[in-house]
Formats: sequence, structure tokens, C-alpha cells
Amino acid sequence: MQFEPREQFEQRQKKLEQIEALGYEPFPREFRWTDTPLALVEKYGEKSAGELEAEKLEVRVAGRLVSLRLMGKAGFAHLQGSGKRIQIHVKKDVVGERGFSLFQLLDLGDLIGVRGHLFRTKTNELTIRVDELSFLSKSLLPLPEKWHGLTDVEMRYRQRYLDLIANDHSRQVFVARAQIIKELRRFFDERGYIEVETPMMHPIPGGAAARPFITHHNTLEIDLYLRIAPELYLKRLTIGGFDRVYEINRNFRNEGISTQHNPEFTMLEFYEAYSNYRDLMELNEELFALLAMSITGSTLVKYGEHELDFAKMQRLTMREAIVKYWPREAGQAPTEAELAAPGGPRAITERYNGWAKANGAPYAASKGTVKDGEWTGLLFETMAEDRLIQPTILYDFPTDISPLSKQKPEDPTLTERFEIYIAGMEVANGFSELNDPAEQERRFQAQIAQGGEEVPKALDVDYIRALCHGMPPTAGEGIGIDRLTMLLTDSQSIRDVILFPLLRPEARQDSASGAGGA
RNA sequence: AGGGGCGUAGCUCAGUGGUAGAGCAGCGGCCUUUUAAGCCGAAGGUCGUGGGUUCGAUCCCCACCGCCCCUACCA
Repeated sequence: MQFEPREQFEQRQKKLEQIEALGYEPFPREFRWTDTPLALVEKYGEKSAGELEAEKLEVRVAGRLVSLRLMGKAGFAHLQGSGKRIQIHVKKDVVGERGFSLFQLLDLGDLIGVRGHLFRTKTNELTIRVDELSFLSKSLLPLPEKWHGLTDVEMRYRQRYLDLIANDHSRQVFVARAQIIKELRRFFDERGYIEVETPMMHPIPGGAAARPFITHHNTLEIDLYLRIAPELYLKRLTIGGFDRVYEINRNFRNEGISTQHNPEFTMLEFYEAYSNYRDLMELNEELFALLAMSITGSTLVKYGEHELDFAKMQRLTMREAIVKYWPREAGQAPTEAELAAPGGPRAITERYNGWAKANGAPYAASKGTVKDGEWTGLLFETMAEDRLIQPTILYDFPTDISPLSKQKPEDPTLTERFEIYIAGMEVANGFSELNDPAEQERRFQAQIAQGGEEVPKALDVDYIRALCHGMPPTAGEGIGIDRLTMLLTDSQSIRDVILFPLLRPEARQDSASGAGGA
């Protein structure tokens, strides 16, 4: 076991031995505390020096040493815990010879506990006069620099614990993430939903279009796929009588990595029997406003250069969005009727691409797609998606790109499906669930016939059989928790809201590989 | 995968074709109300890795590794 900086590592190990020689346990088992640093600041932050003197309250607090100013026979330091710091004052004539020897052997980063009482210094800072010092754990490696903190992005991701110690903002983001998930649970629990867990390893990966990760089960001697969506299992549960279910957990998609994509990401999926997609739209408006309010304190949320208004959501059909965001420079915008006509979307895409390619604008890459609905989806993505900054419900998706959604009764080329776009990101996807087993089988077969890496290779016969047992009319939706967290914490990269985002494993260059005995 | 940028002390960063500096942290010394503590002293680097050009490379060129951004794939 040997890590850089070697010299400091060895010095600190020696200090640990000296601490042990003083009679302190090097790795004690517990510390009984009365308050966290945060609790002290909250409880006594307003009390005057006189009030504190009169009460002479004894407190016991544990934390990490994050600043240290030693002056001969006394010293000040800050203990960090619960995201806050509290100053301590250690005097030799109070803690005694042994206690002060310990204090002198401490390094920034060490974990200690103190017993003492509160007072205010000359500069009026709330401080603990330490009567007794407890050694709790040694930091053998130095903390990042105290003033600039840790800014190296790579180290912030790889060694997130350092980021969390050094950067309070980072800690706040993950606290907010936890609150978001808690609020989501509360929201759905209150509405009679039951939380479930469905398999992460699927024999047939379904419920979305994505390339899966492959793994293997030894005893069964079968390949399994890390799930790309829980959808098909959750719908089996609505068949089983769980009329309102949700699951919050990871999905895995073997795709690229970007500021908006991590190979494993967290989704909330929920299903509500006897409702349709319009009901979900209303539920979403309520949910997003409530979340914004409870996490940020307002329905107006700063995100980068934008101020997002979660109090209202614009609603647009996909065709309306194409008409609305059609670039003026590309000539006359198509009409919705043209987009609805057979062959229309393809002709319109070709017209648009002609202009886009001549003018260096993004164009709709066809990659072998042929159906009208696919052209429509491409057109939307090309010209409208990243312009949907304010929360927008985009609805009425083409059937061609919505294999699990129920068709609109008046227009079978469209489905009762919507997605929510905020800051140009897709954050939710919901629809009236297709529960006609024959139609579902047709759509699956069509997918398989079309082929492609993102499409299941085999028909999920059990799912079709489940539908044959009768699924109630149901509306279901998935919400991307990582992206939602980005929006509510003003984070520009998904890696800033995932504690340990996937990075390429670092090549071991130092001797740390010899740490096998740890 | 393609394009652009970055990689110098443990951390945050300067810098130059003649083998490197600052602040903080660390080490030694002084200091019992300091707070980015101060003062004095000493130490710390195969300048991401490997080639090449050159009398000489941390700097110029090439390749590789890692990270970031954009594009592509995708939610």
C-alpha cells in the first residue's frame, strides 16, 4: 500500500503510530455525539456570546478537520460534518499534555470528535472550547487545496469523495437529487401507487429501442441482457392487478457518452390503469411544478442562461412543432395536412434537406428509414427538439416510431404518446399503453422484420401471452431522473448529477496495484 | 467514431529551444482568541507516455494514453 504523495503518506503513517503511542486507539469504533456541525449552526447561530456563556452548553461533535491554525500552546481548527463547519479552540491548559500532543499530531483531513462548550471568539465566530479531544480516524493522504478546492474535473468524477469534501456545491447537488427521489416517491405513494422492483437482467431486452449490454448466467448457461427499460414487466403487473405501480431504478443502454447520456441512468417509470395519456399530461404539470417548488423554492428555475417556468407547460403536437420551428430561410413551412399526407413527410424532409445541405444546417439523416412516421420524427429532432427550452409537452407521435403506444381512434397513423422537453432535453416519455395483443404482436413482428441493432431479435411471447389475459386501459410514463436533476440543480452535464459516472478505467502507473492486502 | 482543447510539485496555476517557478498543503523553528493566520528556514518535479528533429526538448514534430467540449448514436 503506497500512494502519492509518498512522503506525506509516510509522515502521516508515522504520526498515526505516535498517536497510538500516546494511548489513543488508531481506529476507534464509535463516537457518541450530541450534535452535528449543521445542528449547532442552526441551533446556536443566533445566540449571543453572553447567552452562550450563561448556558455553558456541553456538546459532543464529530467531523473532518478542514482547517488548522496552531499557535504554540493553543490552536484553532474547523471541523466539517453534515455539510457544515464549526470552529474549535484547543488550549493546552484545558485539554492537558496528552490531549495537546494529539492535537499537534493531527493533519488536515483527520477525523476527530470533540467534547466542549460553545462560546464566541473576538470576531464573534461560534466556536467550541474543547475540553476533550477524541481521535477517530487518520487521513493518510492530503486533502485538495483549501482555497481553490478541487477543480480538476476528472478527479472530481473519479474520486468523488474528494469532490464531496472539497466542494459544497457538489454535495448540495446530490442532496437535491435525494430530495427529488424522495418527493417523487411521496407524490406517487400519496396517489395509491405501489413501488416495485422488476428484473434488471432480461432474456429479451424490450420496452425501448436501444443496444443492450450482454451478460451471462453460468448455471443456466444463457446470455442475459441488462435491461434497457422496465416497461414490459411493469405492464405485466398492471395485468396482475397492480393498477398503479412505479419503479425507480437503473436502465442500461450500450450507447455513447455525452453531457446528456450515461450508459447507466435512472428512470422513474409508472403505470396507471384506467387512465389515458391526457390524464398523464395533467399529472405531469402538477408534478413538475411541485418538484420545482420543493427543490428550488420556486417554479421559476434558473438553468444556464435560461429561466425555466415549471408552472405551465406548452403543448404542441409533433406536427405543430415542425410547422412552428421550420426555419423561415428554408422556404415555406409545410402544413399539418402535408405532414399527414401519405409520402408527405418524406417529400418535406427532402425539401428541407436540400436547403439544409446547401446552407450547412443540420439535416435529417435517413439511415435507411423509409416510413412516413420515421421521417416525421427525424424532422422534429432536426429542427425543433433543441429549441424546446421552456417545459413543453410534445404529443401525438407517429405510430411508426411508437411500437408500444395505442393509436388515436381518429387517426391510426398517430399514437396517444407524448414526451416532455425541457432545455432541449427529452426528460419524459408517456403514452396510452397498447393493450391489444394482436396489434402488439404485429408491431413487434414488424420491428423484428425491419431488424437493426436496437431492436429485439426475438418476439417476447410471454408479454403477448400476458396481454392476452387482459390489460386494463393504462397510461404509462418514464421520467429521466438524471436529467430532471440536472434541470433542478442547474447542472450542465449528466456527470455532475451521477456520483460515479462511467469513465474509462485509469491505467495504474503508481505502485498502488500492490495494495492487494488492504 | 470524426473535429477542437487540455495534461508542469499532493492541490490551484505561472513559464521558457539551454533539463523549471509561485501560492496553498507538507517538514523544522517562534507564537494561548486565530480565521485564505503570520514570520524565519529547509525540502519537494523522469514538465502524461513513447519516439523524432536538434549540439541540446518541458517547449517544435509524430504516435499513444487520459479528461473536457462539439458532432454522430441515444433518453
